[in-house]
Amino acid sequence: MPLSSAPADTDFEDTAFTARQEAVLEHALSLLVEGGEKALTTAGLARTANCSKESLYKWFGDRDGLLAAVVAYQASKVHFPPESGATADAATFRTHLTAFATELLAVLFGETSVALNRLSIGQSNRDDNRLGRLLRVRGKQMISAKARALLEAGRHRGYLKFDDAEEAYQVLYGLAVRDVHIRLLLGDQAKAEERDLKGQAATAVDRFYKLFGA
Amino acid sequence: MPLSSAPADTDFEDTAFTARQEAVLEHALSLLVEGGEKALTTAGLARTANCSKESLYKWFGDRDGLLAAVVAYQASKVHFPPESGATADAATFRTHLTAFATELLAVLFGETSVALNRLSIGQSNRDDNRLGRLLRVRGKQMISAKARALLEAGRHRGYLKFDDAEEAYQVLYGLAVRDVHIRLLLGDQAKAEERDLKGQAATAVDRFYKLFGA
DNA sequence: CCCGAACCGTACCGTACGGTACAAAGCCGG
DNA sequence: CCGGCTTTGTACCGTACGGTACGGTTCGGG
Repeated sequence: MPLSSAPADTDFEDTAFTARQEAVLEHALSLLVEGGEKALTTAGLARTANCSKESLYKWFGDRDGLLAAVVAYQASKVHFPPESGATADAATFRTHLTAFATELLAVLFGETSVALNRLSIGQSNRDDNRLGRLLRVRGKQMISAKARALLEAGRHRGYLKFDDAEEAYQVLYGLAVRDVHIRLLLGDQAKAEERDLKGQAATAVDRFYKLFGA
Repeated sequence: MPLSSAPADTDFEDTAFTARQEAVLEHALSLLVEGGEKALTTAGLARTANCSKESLYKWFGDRDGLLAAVVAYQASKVHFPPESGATADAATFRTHLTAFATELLAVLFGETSVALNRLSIGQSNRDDNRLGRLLRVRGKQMISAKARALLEAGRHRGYLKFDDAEEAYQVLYGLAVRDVHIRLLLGDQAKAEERDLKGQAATAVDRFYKLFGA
């Protein structure tokens, strides 16, 4: 029972859920994916997941807590594998960079990511705005840190040349994602070429090297 | 009375609003900007704009129609000035391109744009999803068309080199916007440098030329 | 076997909000 | 001045949903 042991409103920094709770959150996630925020009602979730509303409120406090828990739970599932031996030589480094970009796109364009981004954005003009922060901190910042490490390693080995790793990462992000993410969020369908994540990542890395290659 | 003359559900393709209606929509917009979708209630808008709910429903049909009208109205206000003499020589063309990028950022990062994007995204997992389409067609596609024209002109004069204008534009978009847009949508605050739109646009164009300059 | 904790299912409450109805008030052409 | 419109303000209705209460059931420990 994470909520009763912690001071309860600490943005789920530490949260670990029980198996039952995770199962429920998984149901919540699927409801979100196919119906958006409106489809995730406490009664509906209780029915879908075969649990009682009372349990929901006991576990997550209120509906906002539930939403935050869903985001936190999904975020906890995403962890890029540690890049090992990524800088062996120039070619494998570039391969790893491309793989990273591919996985970035795969995460961003995945339907659960899209659903959660929609959810968080929809809530992001409220007083406190936990969801947006959660998604930024547990999502984007993790990835960005990973990316910076990779890029810095590349620079250290002389494969890349840049001043600010964060800035370089942002450029890579922009080259890979372009406006596809926002278009997906707005309900557009990805064009055929845009579904070829590896291809998209490859050209992005291509252009990235033209800008920051040593 | 636009709605009674048209078949009513035609996505406001032609819509023109009366002065009174525009005033009301302006109020709706300000409510949206500061409070998000939840803050835009029919009763609230009626009170704020000193009009009756009955008028709202007469004009816009239902709440969804109102939302669509807000989006359509705001979109109708955005029109990039026609670029004239943009291709006089290489330097002025580049200046115009930078100006375009700057204005793109200004629009995208403006608080009303952010509010409307949030609104549309929040609604974008509904059956029909007018808002997302509206925003894409009346917003992004207009801009993209403008950009393609500009870029093609540049290529024609030999300042740029690329195969697909759309693709080139997307790269420019990515270089300029990066992940700032989505971060703003998630409630993040733009960093100091990111508020220097001209600077951001300039470096973006800089990099763009490294990729597509002749 | 028994006790208590957790949990399920359901029924219930309060309220906020979308949508409608209506009386009173302004506005305008004749 | 009058009759017909649009608009306003208010009052009202129905409902969906967040949140709570409670009896019944399962399950693990003593």
